[in-house]
Formats: sequence, structure tokens, C-alpha cells
Amino acid sequence: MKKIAVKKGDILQRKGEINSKAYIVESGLLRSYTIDDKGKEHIYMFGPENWLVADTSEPQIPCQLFIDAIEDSVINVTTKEELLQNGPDLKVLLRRLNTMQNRIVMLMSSNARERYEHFIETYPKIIQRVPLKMIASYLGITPEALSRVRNELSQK
Amino acid sequence: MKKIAVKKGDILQRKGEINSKAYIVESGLLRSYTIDDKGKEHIYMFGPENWLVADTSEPQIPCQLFIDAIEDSVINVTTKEELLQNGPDLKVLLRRLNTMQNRIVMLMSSNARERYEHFIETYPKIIQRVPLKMIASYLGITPEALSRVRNELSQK
DNA sequence: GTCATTTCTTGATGTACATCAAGGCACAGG
DNA sequence: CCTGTGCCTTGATGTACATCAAGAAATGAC
Repeated sequence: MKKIAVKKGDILQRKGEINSKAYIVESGLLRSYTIDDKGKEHIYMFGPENWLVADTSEPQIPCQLFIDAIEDSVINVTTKEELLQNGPDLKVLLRRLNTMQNRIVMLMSSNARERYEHFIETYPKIIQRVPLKMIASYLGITPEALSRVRNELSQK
Repeated sequence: MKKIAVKKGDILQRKGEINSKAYIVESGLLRSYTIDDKGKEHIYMFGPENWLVADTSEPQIPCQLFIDAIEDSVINVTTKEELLQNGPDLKVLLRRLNTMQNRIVMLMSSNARERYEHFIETYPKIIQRVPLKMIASYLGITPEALSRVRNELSQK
């Protein structure tokens, strides 16, 4: 487990690489995302302070996510194997699973406005720190759609 | 951990209940799902043989998912606490996380046809056992849309 | 401070999928 | 055997959001 400093924009992991690294954010902000066949970026997760960021693919499989830094960050780099051996934090794992469950339910049942409202309730800190187009990407909508949603909400 | 038999249609858990049960399917088929404010059902997960089915909310929080039986089933009922104490199967947990990751990426980047194609590749067994409208619900589309997708695919 | 780049917004148009409605099938129960 | 109920399909119409395009505003580089 070694500590590194990265600059905004630095890429830690690329989709398709065989890479069993896991990143624990000490300060700054990471993001993980895919790029689909049409070249569109989809943010899977933001990783602020204390967050664990990693692709959950099996270690020997090409990973599906890019990981990069949205802010200058200090990160502890470890491996999935190491995490597992040292008895992973079950609470963290379960909370993660629950976050994913909520996200899936939301993607299936909510429209753009509802997703955005849920996001600002759940991650009020994040929204200050990232460009809106990344929020849009996380929500699964376009920046234009997000802009119109925010417009509509500020009217009332 | 006790073993019970349930009939097709039996409801094991309702959204909003405080319930820390977890269900390990011995035979048959369960499903977990939500019903949104507009009354629409969204299937979160199918639970065939050997699957672990549970809401991942904290035990003391009202759960978000309904769980019921799609087929007559035999199920081992335990609790989340018990699962955690007995050292949960990490591989299973990680695989679960990976499944969720894939699902989220898919919901964000794929259209109806792509989702369906991915589903039949990934769960060829399930598709034989459940009505198409449940597949549609799992994919996040309407039965009508699924019907048209299948139509289109069978043309070629 | 100036220029270039990125981000955000607004409008016009397009489209994938939802919704609504109705008919045909299958099959489960009496 | 008949009948109801649930499932699947097909067509017509509606709509939320995407896409495309352009300009304004903010941010960063030198």
C-alpha cells in the first residue's frame, strides 16, 4: 500500500487493462467511468475523501472502468487481493452494495428531474466540486437536459 | 437458519417493512422488486437456485424491495446479522458488486435491444422460466417495447 | 490582461420508447 | 367443456429526452 499524489486529469486506470489495483482516496476527488461504443462517457462513481475506488471485475479480467482524478489528489494505492486478505471492511462493502441498489432502482424508476433532486440530497458536497456535465453523466442524461431541469426547478 | 417451502406468488417481504431477513434459494425462483410512486413495478433481481436474495438496506431501516416467489420454491431463511457473523462469502459479495456494476453501466449506455441481447446472453436459463413482461421490467422497458425488440431481432 | 478552451445555456428538431387501446392465445379453475 | 384471467402482440399516438447548432459565460494558460 503506497501513497501517491496525482494531478487533476491524471488517469489511474484504463478500460480494458488487466489491473487489480484499488484506490483509497485520502484527499481530492476521483471518478470512475466507462466510454461506450458510441464514444459517450458515463460516470459510474465519484470518489471523494475516504472513498474506495476500484473496478469490481475479477483481478485477471480486463477491467471495464476508467479511473481518473477530477482534482489534485492524494491516494493510497493497494490491490484487491491485499484488501481481501486483510479482512475487508464489511460495513463498507454492504454500504456500497446498498448504494448500487439505490442507483439501479433510481435509474429504472425516475425521470431526469427526480434523479437530479435525489443527487443533490444525497451528495450535496459533490455538486460544488464537479462541472455540471459530469453530474449529468452520472445521472444518465445529457448536459442540455440537466440544464433545463435546473432551470425548471429554479423557477419555482 | 430455517428451511421453508413457498408457493408461487407468496410474498416474503414487503417494501417499507423492517426486516433483516435474507433468503438463500435452494430450489425454485424468487424475485426482488420495487413499486414506484406511479405504481409501476421494477424488478431488481431474479433469484434462482443457490442465489442469495435480500434487500441490502441496513437492518433497522425500512427496506426498499418486495421479495416474492415466481415459482414454488424451497428457501433457507436467515438474517443479515447471521450472515455477517459467520464470515460472509467474499467471492459471492464481490461477484454481486460486479453484477451491479455491469447493470448500472448497461442501464446508462444501452438501448432496449442491447439490454435484451445482453440479458439472454447472461441469463439464458432465466428467460425460459419467467413471463416476458418480467424480463421487460428487469430491463427497464415496457412489455410492448420488448415485444417489438424481439420481433425486430427475429426478422434477421 | 488577452486569448483559447471548456462549460453552460437556449432553441429547433429528431427519435426511442411510453402510453393507450384492442384483439388473439393459452391455460387454470370450476 | 366452457369461461375467465393473464399474457403477448400490434397499431396509433404522445412525450421525455437526445441531438445538433450556436452563442454567452466562466476558467485557465501564458
